[in-house]
Order: sequence, then C-alpha cells, then structure tokens
Amino acid sequence: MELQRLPGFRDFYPDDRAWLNYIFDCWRKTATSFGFSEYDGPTLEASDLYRKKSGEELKTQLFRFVDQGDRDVCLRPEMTPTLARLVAAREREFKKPIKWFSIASFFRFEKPQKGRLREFFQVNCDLIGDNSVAADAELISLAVQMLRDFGLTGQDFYVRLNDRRLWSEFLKRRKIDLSRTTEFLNIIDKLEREEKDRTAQKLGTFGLTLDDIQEFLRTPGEQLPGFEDLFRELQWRGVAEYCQLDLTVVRGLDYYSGIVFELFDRGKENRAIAGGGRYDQLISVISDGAVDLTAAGFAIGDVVLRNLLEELNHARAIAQERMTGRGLRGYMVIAAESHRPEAIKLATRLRSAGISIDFPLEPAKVGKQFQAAESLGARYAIVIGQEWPEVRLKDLRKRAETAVPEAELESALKSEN
RNA sequence: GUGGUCGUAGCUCAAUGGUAGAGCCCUGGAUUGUGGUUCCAGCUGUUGCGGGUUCGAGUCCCGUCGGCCACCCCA
Repeated sequence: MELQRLPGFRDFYPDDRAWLNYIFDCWRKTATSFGFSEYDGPTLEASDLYRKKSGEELKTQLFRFVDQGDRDVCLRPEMTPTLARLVAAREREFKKPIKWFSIASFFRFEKPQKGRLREFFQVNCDLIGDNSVAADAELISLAVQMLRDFGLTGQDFYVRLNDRRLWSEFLKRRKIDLSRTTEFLNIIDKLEREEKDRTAQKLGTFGLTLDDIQEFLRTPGEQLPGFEDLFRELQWRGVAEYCQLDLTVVRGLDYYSGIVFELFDRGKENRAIAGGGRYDQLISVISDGAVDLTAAGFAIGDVVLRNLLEELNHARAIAQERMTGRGLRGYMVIAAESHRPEAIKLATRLRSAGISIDFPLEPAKVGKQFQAAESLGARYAIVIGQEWPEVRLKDLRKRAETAVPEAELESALKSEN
C-alpha cells in the first residue's frame, strides 16, 4: 500500500502547475493594472484571529492544532482577518485608500467535492479606507475584469449584487430585533433552495410571512440612497450590464456590512466563482477598536475558476495557447559528438541571454534527438555537426532549415516568429 | 456529520462465479545527420485494503480507506 495523498489535497504535476501559473499570472496582471499592490501573510495564524469575528461553528472547519510551543494555531481559512491584522498594526504607514491584493493558499477541513477542496488558492483584492460607492464599483469592476481576462464574457457569467442595509432597513421598519439579523439573513440565503413551508415557518418566528418577503424582493433598491450612484459608477466602468440586483444574495459571513456580491457562471451549475462585499467594522473588531477603517473586498478561488475555464471551449483554447507559448525555445541536436564541448558552451551562452535551451545529456542518435525536441515542444532544433562553427537552425513548426554561423544564432533565435 | 455511487497496469477502460486483457503512455529498435504518421519488441498488477460465502471471487456479502456527486455548511 503506497502512501496516499491526503483527501482534498492536490498534486500539481507540470500540466496542473501550468494552469495554476496561468491563473496566477492573469490575476496578478489585472490587479496590478487597477493599481493594487501585492502583499502576503503567514500561512499559520493564532486561532484567536478567527474566533474574534465568527461564531462557534467555525472550528470544525479549521485545520486547527496546538504547536510545540503550546500555541493554539490554525492554517488560514481565509485572508481577510490576516489583512485586517496587517493593516491595523501599521495603518499609519500607508496612504489611503489602501489597495492591496494577495494570491495565497487556504485550508478548510470540509468534505471535498466539486469546486471545493481542503487546500485551494484565492486572489483577494481589498480596498481599505474609502467607503464611497466608487470604491465598491472599482472592486466589482476589477472582479469582472479578472474574469474577462481569461476570455470569459457576459455570456459566461454575471454579477449578483445586493446591499445588506436593504434588509437592515426592512427589519428596522418592522421593528424586528436587529440582533437576529444573522439568523434572518440565513433564511434569505436559503430562499431558493429550501422548501417553502420550512421557510415560512422560520419567518413566522419573526412575525413575517413569505408574502412579506416576496413583496420586498420585487421592489428594487431605490429605497437605499446611493444605489443609483453605484449603478452610475458601474456604468462608467462598463460593467453595469454584468450586474443584476438580487436581494437573496447575502453571503454567509457575519462581518459584511454593506454591499455584497457574487459572480456566478451562467451554466446550469450556477456556482459562485467569486464573492465579496463591504466590511466596515471588521478592522476595528480585529484591532479591539484601536484602528477604525472602512473596507471592502472580494476573492476568487482557483478551483471553480479552473473547472469553468476547462468547460468553456473558448476559454480553454485561450488558456492552452498562453500556456504553450512558454515552452522550450531551442533543442540542441548534437550530431557530432566531437563538438559537444562547443555545443554546451553555446547552450550556456544562449541560456544566459534568456533563451530556453535543452540538449541531450548523453550521446544519442540524431533521429532520437529530433524526437526529443518534438516531444519537449521546442520551437527550433539547433543542429551541431561537422560544419561547426556553422550550425543548422531548423524551425520545427515550419519545417524549414537554414544555415547560421554560431555567432549569429542568438539574434536568430530572438527574432520573433 | 448524513446519503448515493464507484475503486482492475502510470492513464482510459474490458473480462455470463472458472487461467486477469486491450488501447494510450513509457523504454528499446527498424542497414548509424533530421521530428508530428507507421511497424516490431519490451515493461508494468498482492484487481484499494481486511474479512466472509464458495470446489473456485475482479465478480456475491460485510467492514474499512479513498474518488466522484448531493445534503449540511460555506470564509
């Protein structure tokens, strides 16, 4: 019996790692283009960091243990508390608004299934110290752009947008105890999935009926000042058409205080690709009131995203193209072993110039070497033979071969085509 | 945590309860300086693991560990 991989964890063989790199590169490029700076934090955090902001149920989903120093620690299940800690600790060093992103791995002890594993990666983008609707719009716009950069379109995904304050107002107006907000939002969250009877029964404990809710759902968000401003901001950014108001989107986390949104794929699966919102009180809570900064952010996970990119033909084609573009530039075919020393010196020089080069470590037949070049995905074969110092440069895609003096090889390999 | 379903070669899968196979991949070769095709040969298994029924179990039964899916939960 061989050693097994832990359930919910993945190996990343080169093909898988290429996918991950492609996704990371895309995330990083887009976040940077919006003026966000990359940061990171530790993978392991004190358990208290997560207890401060959440309920008791959390602990079954944490990778939690006591270290050799008798500290109660957790593998991070999300980035936001770490971010809040970082910002709270050195808040005055950074000009506002703080626009940061990170690409990191997270751990949750859950039952693995489609789109949900025990270790996964997320890009987290947060905008801190600005509570304008422009900040909200900026984040939504960034989330949309991040998906568009993978070749996804409005045909593939859309944004479900809501503001929790709409429900807060709703509760206030009906004189319902606001301390039960979380309980209430949980019912709203399940509105589409749970049986109507069950929902009605739960609502009954609030003195509400299903009709009360349905009626409120039909009335758009003009009841909250600022929502029109938000949509105007979204329009300026060209992302309003991706968004639709959906009051049933509330998101599970307690700490969301304003807008919340999720990006869904339009396929029948309808899974959330990304989610986020405004959490104006969290930094204050984490820092025990020392620092009070408004904030909003979102995260995109790698698992659902990759599933989706592989399912959609156009997105998969783009991914394949961008991933193979980074292959080997030249494979050196050493046809004359007597020139191996020169060949290796040449390869070393080309590599120093940033050109990816490989060659056989031991003598091999020329045919074999060409096969190797082919299977390694090399763009060019460089044949080192008796003609040295002249070499033969063969374009493996075009199947065309030319003679090139070795001194000119570098520029020949660098020229685009 | 609950339920369904599936575990056979590295991968994808065959095998009415009766001697475990194919394709792909990989390795080597096809008169020694040219690759996506082709041909030949070779390699690989405690049929996930442990019990049970049977003359005989990959096949039937129980347990267990995994995978997938749904529920729960979702940061």
